[in-house]
Amino acid sequence: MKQPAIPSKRSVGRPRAFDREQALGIALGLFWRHGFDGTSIPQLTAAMGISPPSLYAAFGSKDALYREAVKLYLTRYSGFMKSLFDDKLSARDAVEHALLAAAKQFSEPGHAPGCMISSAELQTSPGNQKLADEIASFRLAAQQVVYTRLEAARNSGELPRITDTASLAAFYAMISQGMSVQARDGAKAAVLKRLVKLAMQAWPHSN
Amino acid sequence: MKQPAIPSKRSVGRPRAFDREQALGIALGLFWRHGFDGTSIPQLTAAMGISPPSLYAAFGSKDALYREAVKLYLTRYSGFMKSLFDDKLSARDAVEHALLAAAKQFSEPGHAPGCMISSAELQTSPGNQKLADEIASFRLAAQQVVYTRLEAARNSGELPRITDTASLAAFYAMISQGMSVQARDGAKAAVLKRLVKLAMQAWPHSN
DNA sequence: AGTATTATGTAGTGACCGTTACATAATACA
DNA sequence: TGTATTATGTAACGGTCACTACATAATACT
Repeated sequence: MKQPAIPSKRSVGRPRAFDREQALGIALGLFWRHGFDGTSIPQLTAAMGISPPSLYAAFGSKDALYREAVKLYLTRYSGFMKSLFDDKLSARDAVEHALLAAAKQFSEPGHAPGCMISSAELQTSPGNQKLADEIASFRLAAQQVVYTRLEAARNSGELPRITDTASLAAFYAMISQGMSVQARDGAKAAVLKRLVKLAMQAWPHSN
Repeated sequence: MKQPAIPSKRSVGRPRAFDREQALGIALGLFWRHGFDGTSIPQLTAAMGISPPSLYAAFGSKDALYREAVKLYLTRYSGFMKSLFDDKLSARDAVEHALLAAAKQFSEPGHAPGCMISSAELQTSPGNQKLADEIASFRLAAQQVVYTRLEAARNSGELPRITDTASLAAFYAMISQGMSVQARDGAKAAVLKRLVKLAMQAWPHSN
């Protein structure tokens, strides 16, 4: 039998025969591409190389596994937003860098195209409404990050006092969401970056 | 028993006891909100007030019903793009009017928020890949309509010769797709219209 | 060695899915 | 009135879903 690649903290009992983190990464890949409803337990167990009881022992339920996958997505793949927290950049550069990083990542090979959060649960069965609302709250949280940065820029005089920062934050959130659809439909990084350049023309003029 | 509201062309056999067009409208509403996978036959038959055999006799299969619903969506709800074919408008006004009309319609009460096509099949099970590709082709077709209008404007001198019309068309298609996500997350018409105003700042300068 | 604890493999569970068989009802036409 | 044709209602079909009961295997601790 295989040895556990990562020893569990709990030393009692038979050790897990697969790498939990790696299995979660596989689940992330499937959920990203096919969504919650579009990914079945047999698909997941086959891709992970484990049996259903092992999956349930490790993750609890399909819902819980999906939520963990989303969490992993946010830690692994939301780095394109990090420039928004960089105070050495102007607000404009921070937003532009974030969008350019998104353009690159949404079209990267090796994983599903687009943003997992932007594409998820836009249409869903009534039974998944709660999950859909949770995903929507992540989208709103990202928009809130932009808003906070813009509002700071407005208060520091970097943006005109009259700037409608809420609308501007919604605008750049919308750009990211739209880029995600374009990526899903095959747009490459170079194309997406041109879209970002166009979007930056909406930035308020200094005068 | 009820009389058929719309007499069928075929006069032979027992007449249909429900209004086929109305039932299709109900299916459209459900598919728009819940997507293909998220809408079940029992849901459909319950909302239509008919039994499964009646649905299958009238529409053939769930796939065929969905395709008919998409077709009905395009005839009923794609009117927001009609200004793109209006030669009395400048290209810029045509695009702006189309986006403002989209802003209004995506947030209209009485149906699901957003654009049915932009939200559909972004993540889907492997078995629905063909359907997902068909929906994607509708998105690309809409973008092509914008491109054609922009290219005509470039040839007529309304847009600078050096204008990257392909990127500009992708940009405004992306705006519509992003607005659809914003609408799904609760953005009202007034908010979406402000996003359109910002998006129009990407329009090429005359000089 | 014996016990407690946790994971695995086999083989299923009940529920729901899309779809249909079958008998019957309602119409047009001869 | 009889026949052909199409729709309806009842009741299911096989398949897949998320999930699990159960026996067994592998570890730590005493």
